[in-house]
Amino acid sequence: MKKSEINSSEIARLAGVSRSTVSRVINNYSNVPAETRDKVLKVIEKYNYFPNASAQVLAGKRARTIGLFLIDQGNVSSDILTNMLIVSVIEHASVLDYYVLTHIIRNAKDTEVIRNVREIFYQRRIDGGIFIGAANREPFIEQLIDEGFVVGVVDQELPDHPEPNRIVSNFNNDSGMKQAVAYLAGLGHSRIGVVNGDMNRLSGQTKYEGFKTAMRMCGLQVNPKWVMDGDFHETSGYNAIQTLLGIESELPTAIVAANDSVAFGAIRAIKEHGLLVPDDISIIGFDDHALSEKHHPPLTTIRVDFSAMLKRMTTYLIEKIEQKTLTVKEITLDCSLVVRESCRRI
Amino acid sequence: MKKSEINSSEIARLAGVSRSTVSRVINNYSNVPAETRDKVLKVIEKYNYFPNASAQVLAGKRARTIGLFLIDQGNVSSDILTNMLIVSVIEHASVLDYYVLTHIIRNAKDTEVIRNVREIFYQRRIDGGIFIGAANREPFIEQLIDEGFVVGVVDQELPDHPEPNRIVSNFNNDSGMKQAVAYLAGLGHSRIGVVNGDMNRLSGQTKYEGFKTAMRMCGLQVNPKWVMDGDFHETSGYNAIQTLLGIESELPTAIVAANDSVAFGAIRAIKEHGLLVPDDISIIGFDDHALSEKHHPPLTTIRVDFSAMLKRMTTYLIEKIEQKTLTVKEITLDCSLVVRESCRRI
DNA sequence: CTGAAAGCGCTTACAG
DNA sequence: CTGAAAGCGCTTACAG
Repeated sequence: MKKSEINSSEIARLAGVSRSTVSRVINNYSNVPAETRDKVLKVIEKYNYFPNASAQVLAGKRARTIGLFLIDQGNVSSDILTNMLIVSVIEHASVLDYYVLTHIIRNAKDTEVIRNVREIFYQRRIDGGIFIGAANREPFIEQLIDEGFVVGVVDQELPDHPEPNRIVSNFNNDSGMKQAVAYLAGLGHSRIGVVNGDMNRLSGQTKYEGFKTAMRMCGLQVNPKWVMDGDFHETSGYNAIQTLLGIESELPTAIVAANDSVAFGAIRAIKEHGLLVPDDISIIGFDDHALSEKHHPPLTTIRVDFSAMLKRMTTYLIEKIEQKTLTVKEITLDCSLVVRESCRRI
Repeated sequence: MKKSEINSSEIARLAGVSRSTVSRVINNYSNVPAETRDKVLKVIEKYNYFPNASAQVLAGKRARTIGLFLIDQGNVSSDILTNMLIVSVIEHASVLDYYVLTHIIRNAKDTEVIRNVREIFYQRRIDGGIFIGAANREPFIEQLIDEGFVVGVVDQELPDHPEPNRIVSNFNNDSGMKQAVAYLAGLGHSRIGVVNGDMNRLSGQTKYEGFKTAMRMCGLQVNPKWVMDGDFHETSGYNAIQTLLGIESELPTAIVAANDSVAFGAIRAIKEHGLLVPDDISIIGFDDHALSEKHHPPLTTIRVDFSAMLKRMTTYLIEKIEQKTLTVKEITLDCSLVVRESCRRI
């Protein structure tokens, strides 16, 4: 019933050695004879002793904890992707014997919120942190990096002279967009629109840039009326298409969505207008969201492996914390077209 | 570029007071004159000082961190419900200024895994923990409670003489099952089957018990051939119905599924056999999963508010940690029928 | 190979 | 109202 209050002195006493030796055993020092070692381990085992983490950290060891910061004003909780991200980080950190402290940032512009995030680093609760969903070059993250904390940022630009404590990871959005446009062009589309993502995010920018480049390379014109704003959320796709269908008489035959959520929203709006996908308008997404395959119609999209990305990010971040891989600065993962049923030949 | 290394001595020196006073200011002691307080706060603010968390904990303060333990052998990552649970806990802990250390337990029977979980408590990384997905009376959790740690367990029986450091939360599964059966009976069904959940879990047991009681109260017979095993996962629903449709010539007109995932699997199997829901067989689920509304057909189910449950669990757990609500032992939430299109009148 | 001792950065009785 | 000092439970040079 009583909480264990045994400490290293007690273990030392019971094993007939000094606390120094107990510590050496726990930390696997090589200069402890097997016999002493076994004797101590036996006592540790018997009394269910685990060293107090705070004392260890205070004495100079790492917290063996990383922070996972999810920036999303919306409904993080209902997004199946978010879940995969969280679980990927936790599981891969766990393999390296690290813990994950997850924090949700609803408003990255609120100074009180920023203060809380900074506090977690300054309090030394974590050895480093991963940020997901941040604006490109988000100032408070730049500051943390500047202050020397080990930080990994997903979907972020690498500066010209990157600090050794910064890691950045991205998908090859340019390639993805080129594949999307090439596929549509191959199906005979030339009237292609786009619903953009959040342009404060690097991926929002690179996807749109990729789209424009791809259109040019396919010899196609970008019609400004078919370039629509969005923010990576379902609703923005819905709203964009609502507006388009409400105003424009000239419609595109295909639309590239900044991600699958946006594509879902777009399709919903199209259906509400009594039109069909892909019969009236073809839609291609980006991400290959867990629901895309089961969507009606099954969504043609650009597949991206978030789980692999977060695994690598987590691994490299921890290696950086432990001063191993000093050279890794950037992680880039490819993406590839998955053909389903939301685009048709015309 | 350099990591902040300022500490309370430094702040004390800069403010012209002692470390004791700095500590008193930080901890909001009442016996510090406003003037001194302001002077110290100014320096703290200026130098961006945050007390080292490990030192605070070692000196006797709480870690202000709770553990969230998710037990799931399967694909935690693809379950949208899990995400909501994690986010609910994190956000409500955050309101109370607590952090959440999330841990995934793939195999609650593996001694090494159990050791890791126990370690987190013994290391004093957390002040308490919440377990989700555990078997009823899972021994290692019982042990932690026995050892005096503050623990909340979702979907768990309350023992006869509950310890003050235990909280348990459940949905009123009995009521839910009665509503489900009553609804089906009202639609004219008398041939009602059930796909059970994991019978090691309390909810697996209570749902089945509720089902049997409800059938009796409606004057209906439980046909043992229509009582199928499951484990709360989609696949088990699929397998159960595959077997049923493969073997039995006499079929039920309606099936109650232990949860919505099981219902999805059941419907998938029914469709594969060329039958229709609800035309050939009616299906009712349990949970009101985020996808149930969008399912084809939209799933009739028993709605349950996981987010509210986890919010209350988190709040009470932290209050227990802080020795406030000493009386709360059990949280029970009601559930209610949501009629959609997966059940028909016969 | 091993112990005594200093030190990590706090908090909190204690004394004044 | 405030400071000096002890103590939290570890780790790690240092000396032997």
